[in-house]
Amino acid sequence: MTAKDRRIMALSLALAERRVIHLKEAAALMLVSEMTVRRDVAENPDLFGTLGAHIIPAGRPDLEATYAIDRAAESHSVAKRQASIHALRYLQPDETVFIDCGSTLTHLVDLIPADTRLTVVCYAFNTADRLIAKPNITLILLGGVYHPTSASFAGASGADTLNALGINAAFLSASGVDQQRGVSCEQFHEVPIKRKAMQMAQRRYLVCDQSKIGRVRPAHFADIDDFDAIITETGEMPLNTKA
Amino acid sequence: MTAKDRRIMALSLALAERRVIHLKEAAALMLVSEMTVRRDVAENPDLFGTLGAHIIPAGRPDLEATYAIDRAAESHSVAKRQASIHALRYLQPDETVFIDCGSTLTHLVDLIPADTRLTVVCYAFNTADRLIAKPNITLILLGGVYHPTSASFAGASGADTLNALGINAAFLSASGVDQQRGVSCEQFHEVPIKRKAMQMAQRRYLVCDQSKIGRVRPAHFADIDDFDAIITETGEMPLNTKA
DNA sequence: CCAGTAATGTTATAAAAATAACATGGCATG
DNA sequence: CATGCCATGTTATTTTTATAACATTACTGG
Repeated sequence: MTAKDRRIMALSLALAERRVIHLKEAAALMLVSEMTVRRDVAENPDLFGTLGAHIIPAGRPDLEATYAIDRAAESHSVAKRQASIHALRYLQPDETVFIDCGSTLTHLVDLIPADTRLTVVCYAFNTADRLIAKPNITLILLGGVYHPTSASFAGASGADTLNALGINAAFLSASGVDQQRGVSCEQFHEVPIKRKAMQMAQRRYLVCDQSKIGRVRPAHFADIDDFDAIITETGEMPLNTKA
Repeated sequence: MTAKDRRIMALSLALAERRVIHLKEAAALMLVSEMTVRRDVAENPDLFGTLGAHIIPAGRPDLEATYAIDRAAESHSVAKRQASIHALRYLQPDETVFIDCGSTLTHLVDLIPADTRLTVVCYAFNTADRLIAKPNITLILLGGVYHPTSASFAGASGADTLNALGINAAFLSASGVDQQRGVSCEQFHEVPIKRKAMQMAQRRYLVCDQSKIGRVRPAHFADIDDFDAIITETGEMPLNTKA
């Protein structure tokens, strides 16, 4: 193994520990010039990326890929966040809540204040990721096979786990909400979990932006009046005509 | 809401979509000067962090906290990685493997080539995190309650899920390996999963650095000769005297 | 052991980013 | 409707970072 290989090795090792390392620091650490580290990094784009003079591990598409800048507008993210702000009112401290997958509810998670104590049940990776960062949250993740399309896990054991939980409120997402044809999403594997979560919860809230209203998507999972309220960017519409 | 609040909002929103945004880009996006964005960011350290001129979301301690630089040495990470390099030989493409929690095996995951097709069963968050980034991996995560100390999930359903899986090889970690007193770890909640995984697997490998040899930790989960091999930084020692 | 090449370092220069100081302009309040 | 503060912008200056060109050293194969 050449000195260079050893260096590359050491750098990716250091990067596995910390997640960023400054060029200057790396150079000092390896006892070589900054220029050498620059070259090492440039020669191994599959291993390293940079953000200015900071070296980061590669394979973090999130930190590299330059998304179209107005994807935000297309994806209604302002509406989604606004809806989540309204939904936040229904999130009581010290309760146990279910949070569905989907980008709308990641906003809700972001909005949970750092000092709120809560037990959260979820089955989406990105949701879990954000919750782990919050110190006062007890997290229960429903496992299973990972589905990249919705960044969520699905499997029989998920619904089983739900059976053993007492859930105060369930926050559901949907990509289609139609008066006649009910509430639907894209992925069939989400359906059993959504259903079970709704069944177990004392209160059920549907959180989505208005663009979903009137749409019908392939996987039906509930009727409109199964929910206590539908929460969108314009506020909440109480329902629960059944109960 | 003042214009400033709206800006802060928009920025954190943009940051929720992408995970980095360049100062200059942010300024252009909000139609204000770079200086204003700088000030916005500086005034909200709970919301934003920076890496050079790149704005990143706060609450990513990994990207901010400056660890003691030689924690790497203390934690034997060179030895761990070396052990993982040896362990990699036992990882056959297209198999289903179980990967235990712990920092040793995160190295193993990092070392899996991008083109290797594999089904991986795990129950640690950091392991799952790395696996999700790899396109050719089918990931099965065992869910349950999250335990921050080991970044892993534990619960009855985890062991249940394992029952339904055919596992070719199990890669286990340990923090204590003693000839008489067997193999042990720190956390009791890991024990049922480790045991079940070993039981289900065709082949069992213990991967750890030599500093663990001779140590005994609180939670016993196996005997030495339950393993087909113990793999450390110096290579593998075949065992399986039982079978 | 020598040529030739790869690896590394050095320096110079250009570009980008960070900081500080000051200027402007709005807008809330008495 | 003036006063003063807050938010923002502008400019100048320093520091960092990036790039390129060239110098040196180390290593390899004959």
